[in-house]
Amino acid sequence: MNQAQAQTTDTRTLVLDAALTLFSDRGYFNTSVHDIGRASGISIGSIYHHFGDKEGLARALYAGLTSRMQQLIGEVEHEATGSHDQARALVSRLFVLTETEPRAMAFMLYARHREFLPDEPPVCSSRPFAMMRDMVSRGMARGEIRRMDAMVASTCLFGGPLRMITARLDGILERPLPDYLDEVWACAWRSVAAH
Amino acid sequence: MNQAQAQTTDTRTLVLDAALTLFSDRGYFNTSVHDIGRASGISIGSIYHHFGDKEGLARALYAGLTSRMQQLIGEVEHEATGSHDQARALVSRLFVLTETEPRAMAFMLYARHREFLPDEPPVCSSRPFAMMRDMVSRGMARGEIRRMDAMVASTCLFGGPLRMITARLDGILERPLPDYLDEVWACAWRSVAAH
DNA sequence: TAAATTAGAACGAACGTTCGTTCTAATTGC
DNA sequence: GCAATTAGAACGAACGTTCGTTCTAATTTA
Repeated sequence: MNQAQAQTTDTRTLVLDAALTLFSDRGYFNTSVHDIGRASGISIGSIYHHFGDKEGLARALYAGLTSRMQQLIGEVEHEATGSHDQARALVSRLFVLTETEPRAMAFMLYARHREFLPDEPPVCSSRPFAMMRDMVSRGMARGEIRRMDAMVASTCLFGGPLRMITARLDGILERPLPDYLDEVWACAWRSVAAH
Repeated sequence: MNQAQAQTTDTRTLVLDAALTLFSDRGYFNTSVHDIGRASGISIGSIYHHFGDKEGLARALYAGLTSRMQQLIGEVEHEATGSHDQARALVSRLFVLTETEPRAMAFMLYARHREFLPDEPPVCSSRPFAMMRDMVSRGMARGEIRRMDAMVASTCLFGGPLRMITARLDGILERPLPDYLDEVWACAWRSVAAH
């Protein structure tokens, strides 16, 4: 990578970082492009050069985070075998991620993308969520998970954990999420386990 | 109620209805006060006379819906006895309400209030959610629900059903929610039931 | 190697538009 | 006739975006 490319990467990263912080702190509509410029130390012109428009910036952020999430699920699927272990590992990783990168998690799970990215499908339709549903379907085929509507099963299995995450992001949970993992997972698995 | 008061009520209702529709369709920030005036047939001046400012309008909407929700939970608590029956009745009512008044439900559960009502606590801290947690705590004291962190228990019990509601609002569920009630409730209760 | 040329990244003042809000006049109900 | 309500034109601040320019590094030419 030559110096120009490195600089481009730096600039984009600086802008995306600032945007993530501001978007998840105050929301997309309470953040102006000027705010992002100020916070990142990058000029307005440069931001528009790299991202086209404000929506393009949000799109880039969303795409980056979605692909990271996809990767995380992929890793979990390879590290563990069996739906129980895979799903538990996934919840564990998500809990840790919420503590280490709350802003990323907030933007992924919590932001109302439809309001500022009209062309994106809802988060629940995105690749990562589809992968979670597949994980559950395989568990059902294998007899680990009770036979039922696949959508219902994955909603019940991950619904509790995901709400714990949003509760934590809302600041109404005192202790870090991993402290609750065992208790939450026991409930979640019990709700769909075959035996 | 004299005619003036009746007219005031009408005006407020017209405005609140239009605001609810627009807010839940496009979001608070994609809706201008002029849009609300046009949609309701009420003038800008009148809207500002009744609600003070745009935020006051959102606050009135939020307060009205919160109190309706509170009332609904209160009714359920009186109609049924035992945490199991109460919680199941509540989920059932919420599923029906989502079908009959999706916009109200979307505004309550789905909107990011913090972004436009900076002084309101997060939804999860609101009265209705506190009542749901109390319902679970009583069930635990009574031995119906497994002993565990109260927050975890209520999140696990209602997490699945609430996510089903948001899935339905996102349009990724084909059939009406009540069709899924038995299956969803079985999972939810299993996750926290004592025996 | 030194100078000339090119590519594109960065800059920020300026623009047009939109939005929330205010203001004054008109209307209504008692 | 008086207070409350409605009306909608007008206002000003803030926003997303554009554009002419400068700067910097890479490439070509001699």
